[in-house]
Amino acid sequence: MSVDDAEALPERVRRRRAPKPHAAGVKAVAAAAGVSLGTVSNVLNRPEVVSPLTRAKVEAAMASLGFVRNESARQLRAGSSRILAYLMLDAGNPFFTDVAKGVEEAAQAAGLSVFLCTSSEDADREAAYLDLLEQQRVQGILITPIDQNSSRLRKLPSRGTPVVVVDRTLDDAEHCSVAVNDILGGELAISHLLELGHERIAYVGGPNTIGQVVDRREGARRALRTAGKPLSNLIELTTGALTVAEGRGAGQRLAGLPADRRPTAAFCANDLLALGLLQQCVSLGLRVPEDLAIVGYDDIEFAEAAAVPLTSVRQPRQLLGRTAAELLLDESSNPDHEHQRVTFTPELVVRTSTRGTL
Amino acid sequence: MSVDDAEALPERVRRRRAPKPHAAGVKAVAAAAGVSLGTVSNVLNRPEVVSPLTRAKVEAAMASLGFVRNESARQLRAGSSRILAYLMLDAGNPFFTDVAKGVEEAAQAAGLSVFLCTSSEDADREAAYLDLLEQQRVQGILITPIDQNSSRLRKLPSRGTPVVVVDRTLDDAEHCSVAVNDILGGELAISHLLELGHERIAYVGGPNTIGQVVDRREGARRALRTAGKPLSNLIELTTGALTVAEGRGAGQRLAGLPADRRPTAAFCANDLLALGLLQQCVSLGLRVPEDLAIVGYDDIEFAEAAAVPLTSVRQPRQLLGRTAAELLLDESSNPDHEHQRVTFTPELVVRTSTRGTL
DNA sequence: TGACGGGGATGAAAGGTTTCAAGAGCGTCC
DNA sequence: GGACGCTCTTGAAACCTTTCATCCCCGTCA
Repeated sequence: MSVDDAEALPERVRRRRAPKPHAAGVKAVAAAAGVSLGTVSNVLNRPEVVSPLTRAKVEAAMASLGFVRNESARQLRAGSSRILAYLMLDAGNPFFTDVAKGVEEAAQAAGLSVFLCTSSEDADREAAYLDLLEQQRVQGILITPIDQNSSRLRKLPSRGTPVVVVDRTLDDAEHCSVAVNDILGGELAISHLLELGHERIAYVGGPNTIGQVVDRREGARRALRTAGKPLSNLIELTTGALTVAEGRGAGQRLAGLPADRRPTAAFCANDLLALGLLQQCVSLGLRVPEDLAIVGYDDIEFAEAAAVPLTSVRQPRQLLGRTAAELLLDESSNPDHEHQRVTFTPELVVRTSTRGTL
Repeated sequence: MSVDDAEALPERVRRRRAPKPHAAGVKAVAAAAGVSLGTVSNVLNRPEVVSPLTRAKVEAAMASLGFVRNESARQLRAGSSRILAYLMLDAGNPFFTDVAKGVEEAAQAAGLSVFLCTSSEDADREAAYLDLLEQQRVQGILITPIDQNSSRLRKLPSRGTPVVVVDRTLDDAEHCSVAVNDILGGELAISHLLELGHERIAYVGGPNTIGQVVDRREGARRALRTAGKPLSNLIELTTGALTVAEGRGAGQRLAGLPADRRPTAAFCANDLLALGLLQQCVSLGLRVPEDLAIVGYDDIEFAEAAAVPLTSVRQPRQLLGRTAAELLLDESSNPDHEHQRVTFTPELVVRTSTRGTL
C-alpha cells in the first residue's frame, strides 16, 4: 500500500493535449528576453512605464518568436472588447452598406473595429448572431432588426451588452435608436404622386414583418386620408423580400393587369424593389412614367443611374450609421448615459420616373 | 515596525475591481442547480452524457440566471473558434457582397458564423484587420487583398491561421486561392470592342496597386496585340478608387476631350466605374453607345438596370465565395489538405451599352 | 551615513471555461 | 454476498493574459 506499484502505471504519460504548432505566449517571450512575464505585459499595454532598453529587448523577442497576442485571454482577464458589431438586414442592399460606412467612420475615430453581420432578413439567423455576439462580449451591437419584438433584443442591454437600433424606432426604454421618419417618407411619396394626378397607386413591399414596410405603407395611407381619397386607391402588392428579384416579380404581376385596372403609379418600399419593378415593366413594354410612375425609397447611388432615373425618398445613410455608433460609444463609456430616440427627416428627390423629362 | 500602523491604511479596501452587473458564470449555475461545475459544462457541450433530470435542472438554472456563455473563456480553453472572417475590399460594391453571400452559405452549412470586415481599399486598415483577426484566433480568413505582398498575409498561415485569397491568385505556396481569370476577362472585353470596329479605347481603372486593375489592363493589351494593333490605342484613365464617384470623374475627363481625340469606347475595371462613367457622359450629352461604347466588369445586378444596360464581364460571384469558404474549411479540418489555386472563367455579357438597340 | 523617494521590474492571483482521470451509486451476475 | 460493470457526476488542472502589491536598486537630501 505504502509502496507505489511500479507496474501499475507503465506508460502513464502526462501529455494533456498536443498543442498547436508552437504558439509563443507572453511566457515564452519573457524567457527569450530575459525578463518577467509582467514586463512583457507592460510592453504590450503600458509601454511608457518600461525602460527603453528593456522594451527593445522584449520587442525583439516578440518579433523573432512571432508572438501574437491571444485576444481571448486578454479579453477574459481585462473584461473588455474593442469590437463593435453591426447586424444588418441585407448586406446586398447598398443602403445598409452606406450605413455601415458611417459606423466604421465613428468607430475608427474611437479606436474600435467593426464586424459586420447579415441576417439576410431571416429571423433565425438574426437570433443566432445576437447570441453569438453576446457570447463574444462585444462592446456593443448596432442592429437593424427584422424581429423587433425579439425577447433577445430586449434582454441584451440588461445583461450588459448595449444595443442601438438603427433605421427603426423601438418603443422601449432599453435602447437608443436612430431612425428616419418612415411614416413621413411614405406621405411624401404618395403626396407627390397625388399631386401629379395619380388615382390608383400600388404599394409594393413585404414581408409585413419588417417594420419599414409597415411604416411606409402607413404613411402612404395617411397621405390618401389627408387628400380625402379612399384607402382602396392603394393597391397592395406584397413581396417576399426587399430585393431586385422580388421587384421584378411584382412588375410581372403589375404588367399583367388589364390596363383599366392597372395602377398608374407604384410606390416601392425600397429602391431595390423599385429598380426590379422598373426593369421588368420597361422590358414588358410599359413606359415609365407615362404608363407607370415609380417612386422608390432610400435613394441609393444606383437609383439615379437607373434606366429611368428613379424618384426616391432619401435618407441620410452615413449620418444614420455615424450617429448610431456615437450613441453606442456614449452608452458604453459614459456612466450617466441617457437613452435617446433620434429621428431624422427624409427628403423626396424627384427624378424622371415620376416627373418625366422636363 | 512590527505593529501595523492603524492610521496609515484607514480605508484599505480589498476590492479588486467592481465586476460587471452580476454576470452569472457556470459556477453560479452549478450552485443554483445543485450540481458541479463540470456537469454544467457537460450540459453545454455534451448534453447526451448527462441524465435528462440533471440536464433539466441545469437548463432551468441557466434560464433563471440569464446565463450567457463567455466565449472568450471557452475559446481560450478549447483553443478553437467557430468563426470565419471575410475581409472585403469594399462593402459598397455589390460584387463583394454577393461573394459574401456565397461564403455565408458554405459557412452556415458547416455550422460556422461569418464576420464581414471591409478594408475600404486602404492598406493600413487591411493590415489592422488582419492583426485583429489573427489575435482573435478566428478559424480562418478569407480575403480579397489590396496589398497582396503584405508580409502579414504571408506569415499568417505559418502561424496557424489559414488564409484563402478570393478573386486574386497569389503565386505563393502558403495559400489557397479562388479567382476568375482577369486577364482573359480583359481580353474578352477588348476583343468585343475591336470587333465592333473601335480603334481608340480608354481603359478606366485604378489605383494600380490593386491586382484586378492591373490584370484586366494586361488582358486588354493582349487583345490589342493579338489583333495587331498598337498599344497606344489603349488610353489609360487612372482613377483613385473603384467607385461610382470616381467613374463620374473619369466621365468628366473623357467628355472634356475634343471629339477627334476622344476614345470611341471605354473599358472599365469594374461596374461601379462604368455606371458612374455612363451617368456622367450621358448627362454631358454623349450618346451611349453611338459616341461612346462602354464595357464594365463584374456584371453586378445593377448593370442590367442601368440607364443604358451595361455590357459587362460576368464572374460567378457566389460560387467564388462558396468555393473559397469550402477550401478554407477543408484546410482547417483536413490534416492532409493541399493548397489549391482554383480559377474560374469569366463570360462576356453583351448589352446595349456596346451593341446599341437591336 | 542613513532615511527617503521614485523609477522599474517582479510574480502570484484572478478571470470563466473545458477537460479528463477518478469517484460514486447502483443493478447484475456468479 | 461480493465482485464487476455501467452510467453519471465530480473537482482540480490548464488555457494565456492582465493586474497590482511588493520589491529592488540607486541617487538624493539632511
